[in-house]
Amino acid sequence: MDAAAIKRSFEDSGLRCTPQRYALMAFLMECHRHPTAAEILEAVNRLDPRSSRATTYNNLRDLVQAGLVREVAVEGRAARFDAKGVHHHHFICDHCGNVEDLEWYDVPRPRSRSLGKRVLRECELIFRGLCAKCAPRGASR
Amino acid sequence: MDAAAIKRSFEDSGLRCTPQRYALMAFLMECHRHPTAAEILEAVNRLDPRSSRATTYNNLRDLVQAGLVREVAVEGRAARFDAKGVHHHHFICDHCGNVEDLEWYDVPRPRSRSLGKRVLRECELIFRGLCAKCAPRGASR
DNA sequence: ATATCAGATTAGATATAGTCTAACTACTGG
DNA sequence: CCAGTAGTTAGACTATATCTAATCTGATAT
Repeated sequence: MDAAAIKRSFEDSGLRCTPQRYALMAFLMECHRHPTAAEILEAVNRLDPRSSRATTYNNLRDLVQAGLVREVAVEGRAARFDAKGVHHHHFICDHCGNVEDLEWYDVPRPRSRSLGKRVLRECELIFRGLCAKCAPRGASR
Repeated sequence: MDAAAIKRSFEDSGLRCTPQRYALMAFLMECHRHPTAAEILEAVNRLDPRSSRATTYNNLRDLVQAGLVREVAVEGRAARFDAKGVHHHHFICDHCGNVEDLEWYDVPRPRSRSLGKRVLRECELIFRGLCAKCAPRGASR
């Protein structure tokens, strides 16, 4: 489908379009969960050619730096990744740690006075609670 | 100062006020940075009595569960902690990973339709960019 | 087409962050 | 004073991520 788009976005960032990197990006774009690095590695390795752990982490780092992928740190768990396609907020489940997308809406920025000399790059909203799967069970707590 | 307040808040949560736990909380309350677990351990161990790594992590976990301390996960770095005093947002520096407080203001909640069956507990805003110390250097990038 | 070489990949070693275990200690209520 | 519960501890262990050094690849110029 948009293989060409992926290739172009790599080149725009000065990154070669290697099979491993392409497979990683294609997986992230079609994947509607927010996989961990380990899950990404496993998924890519079901295809051909395979990729190593180091390469997966290298590529994730490069793609995050290029602004093509977003990394979401989760307390006490492995980081999650997603392709920065449509703008969205994140919901993190207290119980299972899963990260889910929530419809985007604009967020008011802080007053520039309170920012001081800081340089603001982005601004994200994180919701916490119980996901649809964990809510019934967790209700007892 | 508010030693009694700390003691009371522990008891309200069903936690004993032990010297190690008290020292941890007192340090977090007077500390205006957002220290990592390792920094907290080191600070507490400059006093008497000392605390161990396991105890520090145990106490941090208990205090987070009790809602007295907040944990902030940072991509690729150790988690940061702060005493949940005044409500505030967080600014995370892309370059040095430091977490800083930003004046609190209300954030619009998502429409309940998009939440579905999820149970919302809290909602925090995370700003990213370069802190005042890193901004000048990072400006070149 | 082919040579070139910066950029990419790899396995495995290493580092870092956090958790677990099992023995021990210290409060608390009776 | 005793029993029971909660807390502490050192050190082993696990999980996550990074580094190293050797090797390979693919875009570019020839």
